Amino acid sequence: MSGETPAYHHGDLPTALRAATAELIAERGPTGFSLREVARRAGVSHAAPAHHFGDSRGLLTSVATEGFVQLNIAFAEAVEGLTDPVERLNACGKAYVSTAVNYPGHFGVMCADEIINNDEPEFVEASVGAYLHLLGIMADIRDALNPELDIEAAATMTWSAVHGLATLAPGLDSVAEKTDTKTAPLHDLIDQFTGMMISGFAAR
Amino acid sequence: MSGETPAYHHGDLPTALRAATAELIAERGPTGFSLREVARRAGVSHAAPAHHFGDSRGLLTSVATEGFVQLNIAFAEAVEGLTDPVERLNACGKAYVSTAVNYPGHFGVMCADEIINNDEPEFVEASVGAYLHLLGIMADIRDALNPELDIEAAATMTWSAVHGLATLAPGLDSVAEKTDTKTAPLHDLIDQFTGMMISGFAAR
DNA sequence: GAGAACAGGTTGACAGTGTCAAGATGTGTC
DNA sequence: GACACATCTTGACACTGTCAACCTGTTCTC
Repeated sequence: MSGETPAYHHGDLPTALRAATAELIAERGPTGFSLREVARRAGVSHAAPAHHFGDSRGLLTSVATEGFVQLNIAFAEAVEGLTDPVERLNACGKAYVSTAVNYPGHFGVMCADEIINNDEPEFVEASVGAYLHLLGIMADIRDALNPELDIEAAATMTWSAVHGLATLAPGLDSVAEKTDTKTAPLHDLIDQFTGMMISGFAAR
Repeated sequence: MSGETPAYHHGDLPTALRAATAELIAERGPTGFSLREVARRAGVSHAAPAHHFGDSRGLLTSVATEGFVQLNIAFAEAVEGLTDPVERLNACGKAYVSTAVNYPGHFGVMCADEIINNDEPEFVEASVGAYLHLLGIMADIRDALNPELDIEAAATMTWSAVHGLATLAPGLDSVAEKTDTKTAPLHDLIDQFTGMMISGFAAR
């Protein structure tokens, strides 16, 4: 009555399972994921998840999709009110890394093609949507700064840069400790990063 | 007599196990790794690996270490005969991505902190060595182009950029297909990438 | 050279895992 | 009230990592 879903025995088991999965992966990484442990944390039997997601790949795919949906929301919020494409690119770069850091469990499976069904329609829609958002910004940058810009190459490089940063971010402090060096704040790195990318895209 | 190792029952089981592990991870990703499957491929019983590596983390750590050793070799070969630090950075960027693409099994565990013992001395030596190599090039770039360059931030960004590219490289074609776009050759992307980074590092 | 010490590898057991089939229980419909 | 169905449980199976015990060949010592 109150919600959209009929609220059967559990209430909203799919959501609870996704949350437990993200929590578990955030703790132990994708290899530490266990379907039975997730079921345990959600308070149901070990075979319950299968009725909603088929197998473990289905559940992980659902979590990855949720992550991309969240990324799209973060992108939309980040560019709100910004008209300058350069500012929008910078804002999206920060939104990407922020999402990765704030949702480590989701981020851990979003680009893990070996363990998810990356041809599932909902996943394709969400992930392609995020890429197209970036591509759109690149097109605006091309129109504003450099008509000869290869926007697809530029988008790939930008995605790689922020993705690499988001991936290595958790281990940066550890490296700094071992090499007796220091790490710049993540926020500053992204500013420098996007600044350099923009200069590179503009000057051609 | 002939080799360094005495060549017991198997010959050189540790090497065979590392090779089988890299092969398996290249096929199925880190989550598809199985100690028993590795033992099977090496033609030994399921408990044999434990005598050389303790547990599965030990074996994976050994593979990751081997990957960083290989990366250091690739770095050394890449910069051979090059005096210009800018050329050396470009060469190392290509060497990094080439190593990742040519040794996907190793690359899959090199930065997977959750499944390896990243404080094991041999691993630390090999991984820190690679980072210090990059840091050394950055110091040369600073001396040659821009005395105010923050070489640690620059090294972190460069590593992130090529790491992101290496990570996403296998999936780029898939994305291009879904979005009906095209992908530039990996080699060209690295050239553009390092070119932009250098411009950014120099102009400040 | 005989026997001890030991590295290298096997076998068997245990708890934990993913998945499947079957059954139980609640929910809605006619 | 009876049927259909979605939701979840129970039990089973083969597989996994790890541990202890055992076997076998090599090397060292006296």
